[in-house]
Amino acid sequence: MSTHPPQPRHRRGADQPTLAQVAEMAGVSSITASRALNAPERVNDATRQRVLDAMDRLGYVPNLVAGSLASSRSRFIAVIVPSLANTVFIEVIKGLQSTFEAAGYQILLGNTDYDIEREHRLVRTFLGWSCSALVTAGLRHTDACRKLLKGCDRPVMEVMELGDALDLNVGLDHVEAGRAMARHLVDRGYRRPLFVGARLGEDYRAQMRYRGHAEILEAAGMSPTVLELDQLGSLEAGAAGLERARRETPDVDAIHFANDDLASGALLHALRLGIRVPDDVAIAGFNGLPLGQFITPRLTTIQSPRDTIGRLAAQELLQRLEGKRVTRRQHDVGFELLVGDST
Amino acid sequence: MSTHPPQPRHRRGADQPTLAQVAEMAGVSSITASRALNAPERVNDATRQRVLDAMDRLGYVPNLVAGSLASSRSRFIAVIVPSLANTVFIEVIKGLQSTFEAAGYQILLGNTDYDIEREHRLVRTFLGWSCSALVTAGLRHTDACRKLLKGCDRPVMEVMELGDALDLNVGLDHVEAGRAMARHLVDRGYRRPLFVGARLGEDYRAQMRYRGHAEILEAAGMSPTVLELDQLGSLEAGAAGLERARRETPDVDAIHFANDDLASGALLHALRLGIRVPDDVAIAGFNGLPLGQFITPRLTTIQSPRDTIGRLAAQELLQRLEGKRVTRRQHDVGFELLVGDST
DNA sequence: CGCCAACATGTTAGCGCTAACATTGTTGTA
DNA sequence: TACAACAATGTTAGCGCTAACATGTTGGCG
Repeated sequence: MSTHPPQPRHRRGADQPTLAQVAEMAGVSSITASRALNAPERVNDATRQRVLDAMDRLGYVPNLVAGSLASSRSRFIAVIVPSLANTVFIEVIKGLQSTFEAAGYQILLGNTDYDIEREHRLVRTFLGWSCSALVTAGLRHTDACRKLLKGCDRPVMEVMELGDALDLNVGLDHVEAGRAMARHLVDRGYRRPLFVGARLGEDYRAQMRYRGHAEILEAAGMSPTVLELDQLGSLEAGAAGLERARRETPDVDAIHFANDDLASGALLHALRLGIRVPDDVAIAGFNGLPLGQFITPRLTTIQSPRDTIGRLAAQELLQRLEGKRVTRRQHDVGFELLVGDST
Repeated sequence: MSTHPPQPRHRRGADQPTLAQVAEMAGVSSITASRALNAPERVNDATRQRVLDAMDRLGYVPNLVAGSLASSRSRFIAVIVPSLANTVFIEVIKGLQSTFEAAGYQILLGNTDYDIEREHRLVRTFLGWSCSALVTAGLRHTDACRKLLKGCDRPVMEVMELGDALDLNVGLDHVEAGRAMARHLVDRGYRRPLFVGARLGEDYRAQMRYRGHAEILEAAGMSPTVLELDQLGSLEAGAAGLERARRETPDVDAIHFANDDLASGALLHALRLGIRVPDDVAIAGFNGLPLGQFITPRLTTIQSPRDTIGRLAAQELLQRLEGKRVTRRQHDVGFELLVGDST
């Protein structure tokens, strides 16, 4: 434990120019150079111009990591989704991204692959980057993750479905959406509707829609039935679902698919096989994707305002980040029943 | 300029526990605690366990910003794409994301909206975050951006098309893809093919395909024609394109669409109108999206290996990041002509 | 039994920036 | 004229971590 020789040990590898170098060139202190970028109104115009010129001449690129450490603010928004294969999440990301980028925030993207343990790990990592806020798809988390999110002292936004949220919540009521479509089918006079989903274990929001569907059928004195496909949602899976449904329950008169991918696949497949829609069998979906609205007969479905979810979530978060007190923690973006020609 | 009173000014707001606190609780120095996480093999098992326990007890979340500043390494990968509305880029991102996340890197996502000035700004920002590597779609950049990327001393990967790249390059030859499809059409005996694109000004890769298309037609003694739609690529735009093409050039016998969205829209629209495909008019696309392969008649198109681009790009970058010398800077992932029933 | 390698741990300084406070000069106003 | 209020800039310290080097401790071997 003797004293160490005080030979200075430098680490810089003559890398990028630093603020200090810029400041020196401009003949000011580094805090003034810093302010020229981050609080221009606090610096005299002429001085600021000198600093900016020096930055230009040196090819200065601000080290945001250092700035972030010093200020413990990062302008990162963590966005965690269960899948990138699903258009729905992509459109939410798009909405978030466009709003946040315009406000000078960066998106940190995480993909859980429908695994809430993975979500927990991503949350830890993103908190470690001192992100300004977190957006995550869904209300289901591990207990540890929930604790982390609750204690992290940053705005947390849960999107897609509505419910008992940790902090902020933007989404729609999937049970009600299921009810709405089931009501439509019952009203149209279908008596043996079938709900067809893909991987309902993973897609619990589809399960919620089924719950709404079942509720309405029971209230109307019918017995709800569900057919679960083990493939991922796709056009092929929808086609296969149509065939299985008609084979296993030949008297089915309407199929309520868990989403538009399945429903569109079934619809196109029906056309191909000469099955008349809706006369032989009615077909309904969920999401309101472009394909379903383009096909003839037009698909009856429910429009989920995905872009709106992203934009609204971003706006609410920005309000929060700018220090404004938010009164409403929860926003129901609603949905719209698009009655097409397939029912 | 008198000397300042040396009253210490603290800034910490009793926030998160720090490594130092963990270390104290475990009875070690903070560097040992650091090593317990980042270089476990350099710490005695029992000690490491004590440190991990302490972390657990305190709910420690590593401050990655601080770590990154100290080590000037960040485990960020910047990914810059021109649009999130286009499936093609999404699938490339998916490929990148899955590979990088498995290796412990985070994706920083940027969207240029087809604006290379915006790309430049994003590059600056991401460099400021000392990202470990950059991936950008395409070879077109502003001069300043090119300079920045060349001088940043980090692996830079340009994906999608092949050409004179800055550093690493994974993609396919779009001119050759255009040629391949044009050759197919000529071979099939079509004599008045038309190329139809949407916003070719933005989508310069589609322009490259047209260049290949035109080349083959000229070589076969035909005069290439192009029809540009001013809408974005979509099913509707494809349908409109089909109608305009037949109105403006009634003798057209084949339409080479710039992508599958347009081609699928045209194909579905033709079915609806009773236009026989390929007898009345042949339809071809580019990308090999699921919809085109699902429709009857199956769309003739070119399969672009988008997921492969993402994965391969990520693998090559990881090699580089692990210090391995890369011999091949350029990888042609190729493409496959999918001959369907629409030609 | 001394020497050296291999291991385990510690000390110090610094990554590049900004918060907090300090200092100066300038202006408006009682 | 004095003094507050403000505008412009500077000084100091520290954000939380890790690189670089230093030190102590084993154990194997000639």
